[in-house]
Amino acid sequence: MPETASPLNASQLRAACSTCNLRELCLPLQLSSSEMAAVEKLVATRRKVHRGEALYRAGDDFDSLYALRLGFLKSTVTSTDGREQVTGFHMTGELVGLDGISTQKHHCDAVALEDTEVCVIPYERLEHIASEVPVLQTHFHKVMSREIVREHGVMLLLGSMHAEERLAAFLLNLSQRFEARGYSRTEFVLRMTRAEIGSFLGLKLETVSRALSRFAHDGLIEVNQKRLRITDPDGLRAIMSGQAAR
Amino acid sequence: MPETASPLNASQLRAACSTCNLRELCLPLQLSSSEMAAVEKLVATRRKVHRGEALYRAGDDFDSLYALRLGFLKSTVTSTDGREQVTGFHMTGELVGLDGISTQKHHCDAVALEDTEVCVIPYERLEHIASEVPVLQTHFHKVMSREIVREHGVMLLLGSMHAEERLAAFLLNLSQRFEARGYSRTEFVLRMTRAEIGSFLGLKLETVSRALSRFAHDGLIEVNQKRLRITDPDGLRAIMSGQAAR
DNA sequence: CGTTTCGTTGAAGAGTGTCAAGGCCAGTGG
DNA sequence: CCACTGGCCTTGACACTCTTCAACGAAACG
Repeated sequence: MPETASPLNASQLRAACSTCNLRELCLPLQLSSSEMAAVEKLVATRRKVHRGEALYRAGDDFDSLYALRLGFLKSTVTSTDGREQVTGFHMTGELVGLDGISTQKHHCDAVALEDTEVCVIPYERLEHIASEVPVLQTHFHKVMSREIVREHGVMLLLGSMHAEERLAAFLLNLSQRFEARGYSRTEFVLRMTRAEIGSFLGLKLETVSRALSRFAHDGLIEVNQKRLRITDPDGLRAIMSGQAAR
Repeated sequence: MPETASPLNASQLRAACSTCNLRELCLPLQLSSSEMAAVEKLVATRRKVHRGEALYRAGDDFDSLYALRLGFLKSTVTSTDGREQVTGFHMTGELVGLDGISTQKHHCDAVALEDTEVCVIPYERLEHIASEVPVLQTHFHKVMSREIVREHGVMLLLGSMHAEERLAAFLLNLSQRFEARGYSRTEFVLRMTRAEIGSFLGLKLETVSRALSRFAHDGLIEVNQKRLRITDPDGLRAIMSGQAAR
């Protein structure tokens, strides 16, 4: 079992938000230089998390949020009787750890699916600075709200869509997020296993595998292990909307 | 189709948080009198929503949050192809509308399941006062985070539990929330239809009905239409955890 | 009191899960 | 460099849960 990465890491650096090319994703777009100076005080350090290690685990004390600089994470919750559910996959520029604010303890695990680097944002400092920089406060609230909206979408998916519809929606969502980060929207590498996709989508890994095979057979995608290419996005969209010829 | 309740309502009153007996649920517990005075400025008015009417609908402009004073609401999201999913049921003391912050538009419908009264909290005012009253800001962030955690729980339920496990978890959750509000934890009225329960749990109404009948047959509950009594909460807990004798 | 909405139950069928076997691939150690 | 290993993925056959369709009964509403 991978352990939580050590909190004191040789690779801790002073961060520099003003020069970070992710700030459009992770921070307000328009900041005056004095506001930016305040925001720079936010990020204490960076931290590296190796593939398979946890950024934090359920039950850990919460004291920081993390802005994903590089890499790929999954979040999982585990029920008292041991069921595990992937609640999300996180890409560059996204903020993780929001679940910890409510009780000062993390409620889920965040595990790196590839070597990952995050900016550590001490939460008390964020609250303090947010109360002085309104645009930051507003942005932070929007980030939390967006997470709530995202989860509504997942509930819709889990509650009312069939296996192939879920998978199509998932692939299109990944595609769109890769595109927003400047990568190809048609060709990318799945960082997660079939089992992890299945857990996220409320399906078994065999069902995921079969659905991928069927999409490939129908000419919607090409898939080779983790390598994926979307050849017919409109076809996927049709499937997602339940308009599929079956 | 029920329409959005008119924004200008005869029953709008000046609110008074300091004397509201819900403030332990909806607002920070410990406020100095000057802080309380600031918070009182938060709530502009109250608003009544009749059974079947909407407090807001997806696409409506967002400008306020709502603290539920009295009544019962459901939130629903609808996909582009018309699928509807209940994302939550809201009881007295809970805050709704958080989904609207992200884009200044509501992303879901909030519909009253019984005659309901809410305190209207203009969001700009909340942001302003929160930046001056740290305990309020902290509390607000916790409320949003708690919503995220709650949704993780729903994802776990939808993604990895069977029909009867879902329903048992749902009944126990309701029970606990009624108890927290001073009502009986063993006997209560379901404000929603079987179809709405089913939508929330990712099941068809017939499945909900059958599961309820089976629980009743097995002596876990007594059920008469919307009236429900939990006679064996431990039995329900066992079912929820998948330890059910089948 | 009629009409409509809501709830219950049965039978049949579809969609996923379960179980099992085998293939592919990357990493490891001889 | 190659064989070995273990993790990951694919595919088939079968079982089972849940949905679908349908009919009926009960409660709520005007």
